[in-house]
Amino acid sequence: MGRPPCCDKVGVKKGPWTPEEDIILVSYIQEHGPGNWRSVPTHTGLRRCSKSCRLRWTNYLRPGIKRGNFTQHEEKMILHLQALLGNRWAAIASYLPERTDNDIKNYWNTHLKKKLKKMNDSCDSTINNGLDIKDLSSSNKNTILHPSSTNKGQWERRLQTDINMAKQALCDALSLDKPQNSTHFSIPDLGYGPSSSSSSTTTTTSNTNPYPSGVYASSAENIARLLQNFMKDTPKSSLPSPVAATCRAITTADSSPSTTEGGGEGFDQSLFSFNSVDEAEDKPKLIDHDINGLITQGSLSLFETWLFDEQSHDVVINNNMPLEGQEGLF
DNA sequence: AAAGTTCTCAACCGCCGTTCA
DNA sequence: GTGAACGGCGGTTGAGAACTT
Repeated sequence: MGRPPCCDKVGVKKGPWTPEEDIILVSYIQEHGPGNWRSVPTHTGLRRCSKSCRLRWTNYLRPGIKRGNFTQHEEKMILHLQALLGNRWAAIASYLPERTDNDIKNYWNTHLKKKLKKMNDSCDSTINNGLDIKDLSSSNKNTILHPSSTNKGQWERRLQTDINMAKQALCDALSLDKPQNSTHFSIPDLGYGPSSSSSSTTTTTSNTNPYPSGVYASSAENIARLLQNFMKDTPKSSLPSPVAATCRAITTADSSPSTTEGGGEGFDQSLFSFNSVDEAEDKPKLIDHDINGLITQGSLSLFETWLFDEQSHDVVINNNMPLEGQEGLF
């Protein structure tokens, strides 16, 4: 026999999440950590399926998510990674840990696709930054997924060429941004928080939290704002005690003046800090965890090493860089 | 100002590989 | 070993916002 169903399909609520539901979910995850999604609806009383809870958390409530406009650097990263990896949004998102795969996918579909089309229309076979993204993307798919369509030698040579081109293009994209200090991710002014306009960079290296503090706070502030609105209309006595406690803690912390860059240092980060085990569990793959770690340490070093140093590929591949099927080609 | 059109993005759907009873 | 549920992913949808006429 299989396992019991995670949730009853009958009576499962659909559609947009309410602030109340968000609070319940956040407070549950604060207490238990992300993961074990099948138990979330039963333990919280949320009439949502586990999948919906996980999605809401990973795409919206999770700390460290950056919302708002994509920077030029991010755009370039997406363009080049899409050319390199295809529509593997989760893999692409692992290089942009502050963005969700859904966000990247949406941005691609609504902005970048059009941009590319425009570019291709205006200049049919133009090379962009030394890389014809459209051709590369399709040729990558064809060559990787359908090697039998051509003889092995040709396929390998073409794949090698494609990979080299993609690496070069990605290398160019990253190096173009070097003067802007590409190793730090910027936070756009989303209008949140008292000093949102000054929270443009994060420089945490000593913070044990895997997310840069500014970004982290930015997300937490969103939740706090949501909580404040919720608390105005909801009698505290009607809330389950852990939820009420969370609301009190968050709203209190949020109302305190921010004293440092990032606008979030006044916030009690422990409210959303989970132990490393939980965090690792929340990361679907080892690569996500590793890249997060690398990037939030203030460096893309391993990734860049891979780009700049041909000899290092073995190390990177052994660290699960998402380049399945390309091992041994360098 | 109103109607029509386009854009955005949160959420859903269905598929697939993995896990578990 | 088997089969059903889980977790994760990419594609798609649709409601609301923004823009244009």
